[in-house]
Amino acid sequence: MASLTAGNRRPVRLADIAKAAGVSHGTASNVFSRPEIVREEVRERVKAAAEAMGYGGPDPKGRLLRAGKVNAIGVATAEPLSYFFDDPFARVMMASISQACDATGAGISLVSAANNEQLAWNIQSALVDGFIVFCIEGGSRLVELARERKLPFVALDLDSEDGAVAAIGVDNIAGASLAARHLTDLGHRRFAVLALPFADGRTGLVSPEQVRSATYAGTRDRLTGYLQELSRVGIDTSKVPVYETANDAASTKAALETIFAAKEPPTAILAMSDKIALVTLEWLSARKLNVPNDVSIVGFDGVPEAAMSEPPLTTIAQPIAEMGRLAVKAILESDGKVSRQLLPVELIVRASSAPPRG
Amino acid sequence: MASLTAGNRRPVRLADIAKAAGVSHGTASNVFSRPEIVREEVRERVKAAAEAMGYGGPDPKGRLLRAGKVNAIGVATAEPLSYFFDDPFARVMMASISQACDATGAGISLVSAANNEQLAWNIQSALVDGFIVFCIEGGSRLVELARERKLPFVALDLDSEDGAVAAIGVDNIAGASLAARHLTDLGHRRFAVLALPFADGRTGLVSPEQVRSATYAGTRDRLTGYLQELSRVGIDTSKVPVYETANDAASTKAALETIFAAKEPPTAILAMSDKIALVTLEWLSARKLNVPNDVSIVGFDGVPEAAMSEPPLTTIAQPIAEMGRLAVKAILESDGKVSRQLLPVELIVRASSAPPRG
DNA sequence: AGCAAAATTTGAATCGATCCAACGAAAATG
DNA sequence: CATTTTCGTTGGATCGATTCAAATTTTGCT
Repeated sequence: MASLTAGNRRPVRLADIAKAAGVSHGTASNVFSRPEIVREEVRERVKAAAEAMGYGGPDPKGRLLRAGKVNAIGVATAEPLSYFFDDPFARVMMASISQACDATGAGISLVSAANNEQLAWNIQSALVDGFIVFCIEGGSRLVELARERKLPFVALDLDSEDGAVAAIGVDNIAGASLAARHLTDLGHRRFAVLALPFADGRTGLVSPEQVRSATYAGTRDRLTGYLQELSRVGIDTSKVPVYETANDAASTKAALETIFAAKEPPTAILAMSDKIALVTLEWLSARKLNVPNDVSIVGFDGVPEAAMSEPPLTTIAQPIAEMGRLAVKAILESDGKVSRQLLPVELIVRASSAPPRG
Repeated sequence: MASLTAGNRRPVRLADIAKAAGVSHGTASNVFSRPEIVREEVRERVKAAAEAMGYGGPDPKGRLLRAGKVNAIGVATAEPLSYFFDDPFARVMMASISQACDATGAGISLVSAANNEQLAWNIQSALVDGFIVFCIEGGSRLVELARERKLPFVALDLDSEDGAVAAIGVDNIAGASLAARHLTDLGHRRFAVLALPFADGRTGLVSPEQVRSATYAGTRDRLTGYLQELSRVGIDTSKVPVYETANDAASTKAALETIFAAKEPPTAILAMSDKIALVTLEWLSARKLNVPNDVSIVGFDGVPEAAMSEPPLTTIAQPIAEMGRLAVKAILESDGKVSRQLLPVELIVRASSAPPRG
C-alpha cells in the first residue's frame, strides 16, 4: 500500500501541486476551472504535477464553500430511505422529480432517518439547495425542520393547513367525493373506509373524535369527502366503519378481517391509497370474494400498478408527474414566496367497481 | 417581502449572530455544536440573537470543509436519474443499498447525467464520501471518472475485467450455464438468446466477431455460459440467434419479431435480464403463443416482478440484497484495498419453463 | 528600439464554519 | 491568604478551493 511518492496519508491539495509546479495557487486553480486562460506550457506542467502527485482534481468540498450552490435538491421523508424505492406512489413521484432534475442538471439527495433525532441532524446537515418534503407520517415535524434551514422548500401532498408553508397537493375532498360518488351512482349503500393514518403509530377503527383531532389533514379531508357524498345519498355515516391503517399490508389485512367479520359486510370499499386497495384485492381474492361482483373497490393515487392488477383498479388519479415537476420548479426557481397549489384529480374507472349484486 | 430585521439578501452567518450577541465566533459555534459547554445565560442570549436575525443554524457547507466527511455515498450511473426508480433491478438494488445506508446513518446522493460531459462534471463535483457505480452502458467511462476522484468506490455488476477496480458481481458464466442447463435438461434444442448490450448504442443480431470485441464483459460472459452448455449437448451454437437488445421494450420486441419470423422458431428463449424476459412474456401472450407450452423462457436477475408475472418467470436470481449491502460496506469501511467479490447465483424454477411440445 | 495593448500570473481576500491553545475568572483546596 | 482546579471564553489557524484587482510578461505595431 505504501506509495513511493507520498509519505503520509494526507490527501493532496491544490496548493501542493501549485508548489510542486512552481506556480501560484491562483494559476493552479485556473488550470482546472478555466484552462483556456493559462498558457499551454504552464498548463501542462501543472497537470503533470497533479498526475505525478495523485491529485484527484479540485475537491468539491472546497469549491462548494466559495460557490455557494450545491446544485442538488434534497428529498426528505420521515420513512426509511428504502421508502423511495419500495412505495409505488413514492416511486412514480421520484421518477418525475428526477426527470425534472435531470433536465436542469441538478442532483438528488435522499434524506431520511429511522429515528427522530437522527432525522433532525440529517436535515440540518444535508448539502442541498432546497428540500422537497414527502409528508407522510411525521410530516409536521419534517416540515418544521426543513423550514428551520431557511432554504427553499415545498411540501408534497401536505397534511398541514399551515398557510405559511409552500405546498403542492391535490384536492383531497373533491377526489374523495368523486370516488364515493362513483360507487353511490353504481347503487352501493353499504360502505367501509380503509383510511391512511390520522395520527402517528395507531391503527384500528376510528371514532369521530379521533377524526376530529387528526394530525393529518390530508387523511381527514379524504374522509370528509367520502362521508359528504355518502350522507348526500342518505347513508348514516356514523355507521360506516372507518379503519385506520398504516398504509401497509399487515394493518390493511387486519382491517379487512375486522370489516368482513361484520354481519352485513360492505359491498363497496373506499381505500385512501392504491397500495391499500391492491392489498385488499389480494386479500379478497384469497377469500374467494369476487371483485367487482361481491365487492367494489376504489383506490386513491393512480399508481401504475393499479392499472395492472387483477382486476384493474378503479381509482382517483393524482397528477403525480405534474406534482413532481412543479415541486422541482418551486425549489429551483424559488423567489422566497410561499405558494400553495391544489391540483385537480381524476376518476379513472377500471374493472374493480360495478353495481352491487341483486 | 421586505423583512423588517434584515435589510439585504445576504444570508446570516454565524459570525453575525456572534457579534450581535456580543460573544466570540468560537462561543457562538459552541452554542450549536456543543451547547453543554457554554453557560446557560450566554447560550440563551446567542440563541435569541439567532432567532431574531433569522439564522438557520450552522451552514453545513462551512462545517463540511472542516469536518472532511460528507456522510453520504454517491450512487452513479450513466442512465438518466429516473433509472433508479424505473428499472426493476435498480430498484431492488437501491432498496438494499438504502437499507444499509439507513443502518449506518449515511445519506444517498444520486449521480447521473444525460450527456457524457455533464456526467463528468457531476461525478467530479458530487459531494460524497465514495461511489457505488452501476455499470450499465457507459460503464467503463463511469468507472474511470469515479476512480479519478480518488475516493473509495466499487463497481456493481462490473463489465470490466480490470483487476484494479473494486467490484461486486455475480458469476455470470455459471449463472448463464445454469439457465441453459435447465432448458436442455427439459429437452429443448432450438434456442434463441436475447442479449444485453455488447457495446454502446447498437441493437440487432450479433456476429461472433462482435461478441469477441464486446465492450461489456458481463454480457459476453453470460453468452459464454449459455453457449458452453448448449454445445455440451451437441447444439451447433453458430446457428443460435443472438439478438442484442438495449434492455428495453422496443428493442426486445424488435428482436422477437426477427426471431419468430424464422422458419423454425425457437422453443426456448434465454433472456439476459428479467426485464427482457417480462417483455417477451407479454409479446408472446399478445401473439397467442403459450408459455411454457409453446415457448419456454428463463430470465436473469431475480427481480420481484418476475415472481408475479403471468406465468411466473423461471430465472437466475442474483443475491441483489447481499450485493447492495456489500457495496455499502465496501465504501464505508474502505481500507484502500481493491477487492473483487464474485457472488453465487441461484436458479429459481417457476412456470415459464417446461419440456418442449411433442 | 520604444511603447501601448493584450495576455498571463500573482497573492491577498473570501466563503462559513470548527478546533484548540491560551487566558481570565470563579471555585475549591491547603 | 496563596495556590491549584475547574469552567467558560477568546481569537487565531485551518479546512480547500475561487475570485479579482494589481503586477508582470508578451505581443503587436510603428
